[in-house]
Amino acid sequence: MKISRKEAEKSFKKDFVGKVALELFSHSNFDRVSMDEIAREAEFGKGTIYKLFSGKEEILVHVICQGIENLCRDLQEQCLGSSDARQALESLLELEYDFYAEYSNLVLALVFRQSDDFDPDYLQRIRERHQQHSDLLEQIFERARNAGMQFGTDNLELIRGMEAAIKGLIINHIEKPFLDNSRAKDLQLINAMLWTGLLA
Amino acid sequence: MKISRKEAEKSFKKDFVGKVALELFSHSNFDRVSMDEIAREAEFGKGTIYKLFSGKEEILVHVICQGIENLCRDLQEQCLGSSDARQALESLLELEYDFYAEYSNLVLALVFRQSDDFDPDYLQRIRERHQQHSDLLEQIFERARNAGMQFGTDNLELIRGMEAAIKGLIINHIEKPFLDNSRAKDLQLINAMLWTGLLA
Amino acid sequence: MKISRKEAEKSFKKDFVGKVALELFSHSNFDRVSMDEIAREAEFGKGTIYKLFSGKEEILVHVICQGIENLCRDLQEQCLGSSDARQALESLLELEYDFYAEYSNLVLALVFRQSDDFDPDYLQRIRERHQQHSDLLEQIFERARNAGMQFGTDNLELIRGMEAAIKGLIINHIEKPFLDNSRAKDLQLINAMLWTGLLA
Amino acid sequence: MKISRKEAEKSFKKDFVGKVALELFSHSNFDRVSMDEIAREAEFGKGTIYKLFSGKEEILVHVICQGIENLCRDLQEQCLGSSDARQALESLLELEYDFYAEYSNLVLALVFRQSDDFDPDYLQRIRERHQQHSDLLEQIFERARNAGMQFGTDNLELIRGMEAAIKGLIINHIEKPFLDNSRAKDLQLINAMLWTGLLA
DNA sequence: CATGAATGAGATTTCATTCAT
DNA sequence: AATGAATGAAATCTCATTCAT
Repeated sequence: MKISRKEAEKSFKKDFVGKVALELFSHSNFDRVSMDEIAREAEFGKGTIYKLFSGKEEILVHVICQGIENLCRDLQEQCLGSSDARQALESLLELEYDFYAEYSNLVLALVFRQSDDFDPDYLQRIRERHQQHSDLLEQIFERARNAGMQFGTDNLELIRGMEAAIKGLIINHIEKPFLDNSRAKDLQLINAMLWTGLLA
Repeated sequence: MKISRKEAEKSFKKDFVGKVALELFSHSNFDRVSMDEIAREAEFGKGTIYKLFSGKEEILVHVICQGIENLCRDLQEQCLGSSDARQALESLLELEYDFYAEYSNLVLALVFRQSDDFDPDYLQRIRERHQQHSDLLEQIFERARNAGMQFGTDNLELIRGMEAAIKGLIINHIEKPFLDNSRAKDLQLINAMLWTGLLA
Repeated sequence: MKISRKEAEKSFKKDFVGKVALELFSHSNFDRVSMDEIAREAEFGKGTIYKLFSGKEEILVHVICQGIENLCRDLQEQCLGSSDARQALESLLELEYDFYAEYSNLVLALVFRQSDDFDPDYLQRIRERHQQHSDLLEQIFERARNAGMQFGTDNLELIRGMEAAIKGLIINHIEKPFLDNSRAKDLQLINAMLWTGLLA
Repeated sequence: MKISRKEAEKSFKKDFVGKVALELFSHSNFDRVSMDEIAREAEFGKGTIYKLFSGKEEILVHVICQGIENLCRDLQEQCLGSSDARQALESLLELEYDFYAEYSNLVLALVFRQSDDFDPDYLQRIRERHQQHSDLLEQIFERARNAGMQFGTDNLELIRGMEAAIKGLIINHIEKPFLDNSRAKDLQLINAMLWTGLLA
């Protein structure tokens, strides 16, 4: 499938605007970032943004989808590709943590929309990426089991728990900004929750 | 310090409005609940709400503060009062979980404001309650240690981890509503994270 | 059915805004009149207009419905009530003409919306008034027949033709404003079309 | 006056775009047809449209002028050329009816602009065609008189009435689309208005 | 010469907040 | 003291027009 220069340029611009939006969303709530602001920051006119995206919600969806895709690509490379199961899980954790650290506001914004009347097409796009991500995590855990590791919890629950721990820690950083050692301490906490229990 | 009837009445009304607001916030995002809605549901005129609170944000602060106070009271009664340390921690968990389940939207709304220009007086009020809550949790863990339990993590980190696990799981329920056994499964996950590790 | 003072006041305001809007629409195309303009002219804030009407379209519907209702009331009083059949038809003509003279722009605006996705509730309200008006005209013509007049055309076609002649003449006045004797000349033309034919 | 190839090509393109625009305007309100749509449908870039026309309004003016010119040409051929006066009037009617059926939306759009600040040059161009058309109709009626027909109304009024009847009926079809026999029934009604009166 | 990406004015609509009654 | 009518700033989105390529 060849992509014309025009298509490529549009795609580049979408990604550029997406990056700008991601940057803005990272520092403020999704609802507080206006299209005017995004346009100004991206150095485009407001109309141009609407040529690229059908509306503010589509920006959200686009950016999140891109984010999950990147995450999945990294998971595949660094975790599924790894021969050391323990090391793979370590990487998995870091990748997930860094993803949520960057996308926390977007993820939360999405969470709030889902209940409302959200364009079913957008929902579909998100769900697909979500499924893809979920499947990948399962594979990684399955591989770890095959490598001899023994987990008492079933995969889906395990994933749910792990993601919850990550999200929960990340949320704190929305109000209390990251310090030098925040990431290390958080990862340590999550590792404790995974391997030994916090109270061990 | 005697409280006049006037003051008492005002206080009663504030709490009443607060309860109504909490109910509304529980089912929808903070930003999506309008003052109109709160006033209508509380059977007050909108003007009256503004007599009681200086604005929408103060409602948020008031309700959260009340919530934390109630939580603290319950923690004191059920955990600090308990002689069985293990049972105390069990109760602690449930109380915290139920608190976040009810206040998730408010907590998130608060999280988003903090970065913005948030009235320093409000910030102060929140921080005080927060501190009070933190201190209480520390005491409870301290007592458990005194009762012979041994935890590898220091108290503050431990608290941070536990709260993160709870918040993380609760957030999922904003988009996927609670089912019959959701609470039980969540508590089980958190217990695993606390005592044995998810991957044990 | 008693109407509270509040209801009455709201109704009064709606009618007032409606009158202002009618005035504005009379001098310009519906699409060219902005809500800002209506609000300014009615000496209300924009928000107040939205308290009274759900949107610009509802203003259109409200004003037209009121107009048809007034027209029907007048038709009933002056035509159905009259004992002189010929005189009744004369009055009918004048009432219809004056109605379209005042409401031409609104009628046209409505015409353009119908094809698009028009709120079905609005459509219903309009249709009801339209039917009421149609029925009334039929009654009037039926009475004229009973009074001995003989028309070669069936009632519905007759009404269609008469209304067409009126609308057609009125439209000209959107671009060429009314002069002193415009109305008289138009009525004379219509009468010719009704009784003798223009080319007689 | 020789026309260069360049000029001829430009003229051809203008007419082509005009035809496309007419087609679009026939099915929708003038304001609802966007320049994007016209450009896309004409398979020109938007910039090219602006090379050909100074703006959207000029397209309107151009198309209407062309339409009136075509109408005049047909009137000249089929009515002024005819030896049968009665037949000439019959043709006149059909030509006018078909013209308004096709151009109704454009005519209405024009009607709405006139009151606003409309480029005086455009106004002039329209007026000229209008005059030309008027003169032609007068000639046709004059010929009919010369052929022995007797009309009680003076020519200008007569024309005004006839056009009004046609426009009025056409407008109804903007909301209620044409059916198989609509045209025949409309022409019958107009004939009645011309020759015998609706109520005869 | 042809293009369509970029623009930004302007439209509708929402809602926290104020204030006259 | 209580009210809710009134407000207007700010948000999203559309589209005629311009202009660099």
